[in-house]
Amino acid sequence: MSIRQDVHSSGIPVLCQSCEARHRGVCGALDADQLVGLAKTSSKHQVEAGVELVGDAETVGSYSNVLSGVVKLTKSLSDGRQQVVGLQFAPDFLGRPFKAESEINAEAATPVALCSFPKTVIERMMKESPGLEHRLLKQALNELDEARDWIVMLGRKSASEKVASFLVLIARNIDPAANASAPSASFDLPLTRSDIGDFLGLTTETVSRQLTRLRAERVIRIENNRHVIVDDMKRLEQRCGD
Amino acid sequence: MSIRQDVHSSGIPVLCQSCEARHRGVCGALDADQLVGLAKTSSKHQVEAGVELVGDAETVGSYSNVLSGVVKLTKSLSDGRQQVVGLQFAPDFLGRPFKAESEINAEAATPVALCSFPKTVIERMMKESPGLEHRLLKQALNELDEARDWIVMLGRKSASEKVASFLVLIARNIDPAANASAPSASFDLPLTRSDIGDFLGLTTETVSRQLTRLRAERVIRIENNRHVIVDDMKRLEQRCGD
DNA sequence: CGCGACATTGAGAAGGGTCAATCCCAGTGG
DNA sequence: CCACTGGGATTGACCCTTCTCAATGTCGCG
Repeated sequence: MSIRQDVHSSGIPVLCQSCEARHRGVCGALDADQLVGLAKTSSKHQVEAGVELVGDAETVGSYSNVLSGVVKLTKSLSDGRQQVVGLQFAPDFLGRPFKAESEINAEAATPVALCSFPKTVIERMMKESPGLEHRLLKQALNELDEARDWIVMLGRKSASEKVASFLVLIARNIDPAANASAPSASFDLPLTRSDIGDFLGLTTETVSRQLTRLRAERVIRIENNRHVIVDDMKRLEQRCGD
Repeated sequence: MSIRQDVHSSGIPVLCQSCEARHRGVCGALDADQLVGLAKTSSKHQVEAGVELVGDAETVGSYSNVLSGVVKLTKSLSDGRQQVVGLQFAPDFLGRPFKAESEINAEAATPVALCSFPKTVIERMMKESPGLEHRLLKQALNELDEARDWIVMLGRKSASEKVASFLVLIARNIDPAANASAPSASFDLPLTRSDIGDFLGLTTETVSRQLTRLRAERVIRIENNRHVIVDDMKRLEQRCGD
C-alpha cells in the first residue's frame, strides 16, 4: 500500500510534494503529468503584510494559490470609501478567470506565501481537464455562499453582532484546532482594527468599542492587541444574531 | 441561409424553439441531442408574485431557468430580520449545484415563468458536457462580482446612494431600452418598498423617504407607486457614489 | 362604499459616525 | 538603560443619519 503510494507520487514535482493546494486546493484536480506541466511555469513567493497583489507587476497576468497567510480583497468608491469584499485563506485560489481587469484590489493582510502561474497555462488546462473547471466552480459557489452570508451581515446585523461574527469567522479559518465542535479558540487577528472596520462596514472606533465590550463581558480576552482567546465559543456564537 | 437555419434547428425541441435561455442562458451550452434529452424531463411553469420557489414541492430537487419575471433570493436571521441576497432575471439559472439544502429562500417577486428540470438530469449532463459546467462557472463568477458590488453598497453607501444604485440596477435589468448608453429609462419596480428595504439593508420608511427626495429633486418621476421614469440616467448615476 | 395592503409622512430616540485627546507599545537611537 | 517616536488602539463628547412608532394617505378590489 505505502509502496504503491510512493511509486504513484514519484511523478509529482518537488515544488508540489508537500503543498496543501494539491489536496484541498485546485491542484487536486490535476494528474501528475499536468502538475509537472504547471510546476514548470509556477513559482513560490513570499510577501510581507501590506503588499499589493493585484495591480502589482508580479501577479498581473497570473493566478495564484494561497499557501499561507491571509489575502484581503477590497473595492473602493471614487471618494475613497473602502470595503473589504473577501478574505482568502490557504488553500484558496486567487484570481478571476475570464476577465482581464478585476476592479478588485488584493493585498496581503499578513505575511503571505503564494504559488503563482501564468493565466495562459491554467486556462489551457481548464480546456483539457474538466475536473479543474469543476473545482473552480465549487470554489466560486462556496465564495458566493459566503458573500451572501456577508450580505446578510452587512444589511441586517448590529455593530456588536458584526464584530462577533467576524471573530467566529476568523476563529474557524485561522485556529487549526477550532473545528465546529471545539469549545474554545485562540488566534491572531489577521487584520488591523481599521481593516476589520472596512470588512464590517463600520469605523475603527466602533470596532474598538465593540471589542472592548466583548472583553468587559468576558466573552473574549485580548493580548498584545492582536491575539484573541475565546474560552467559550458558544457564548461568542450567541452574539452573532443567527 | 434561412433554409440552413431551419434545417439546423429542426432537431431542437418545440419547448426550446423560442426560449431565451437557449441563447444567453445555460442551455446555450447544449447541442440538439442534449436539448432533446433535457426537454423530455423539463416543463414550463408560470407562477404569480409571492410564490415560494424553494422549499416548495414544485422545485425541490430541481433546477430552473428564469424565462421572465424577477426572482428574489432571501436569507433570514433567527429573529426574523430578513435580507435579500440576490435578484435573478431572465435568463438566469436558478439553483445551487452540489448542495442538498440551500438555506436560501427563493420567491417570485413578480409573476415569473420558469423552465424546470430534475437535478439529476442536469448533473449528469454536467459530467458529459464540460461546456455546461463552463457556463455555470461563468454565471457563478458573475454573480460573485455582483455580490461583491452589493457588499460595497451595503457596507459603505448612504441610504440615498443605495436607493439610487438600486434604481440603476433595475433600469439596467428591466428596461430593454436602457442600455449603458441610453439617456433615459422607464420601468416597473419589481419589488415593494419593503422588499427594496430588505435588499438595501434599510427600512421601508427610509426607502420611501429617499424616493420622495429623488422625486422632489426631479431625478425620477413615479406613477402608480410602481412605475418609475428616469429622464436623465446620468443624474441618477451621479447619486450612486461610485 | 369601505376594506386591506402598501406607501407616505412626522416626531422622537438611538445607534453609529466624527473629531479630538490619550494611551499603548514596539522600535530606534542616544 | 531610557527617552523618544510613530502607528495603531482606545476612549470620550457630540452630532447626524437612520430606525422606531404612530398617524395618515392612496389605490385596487370586492
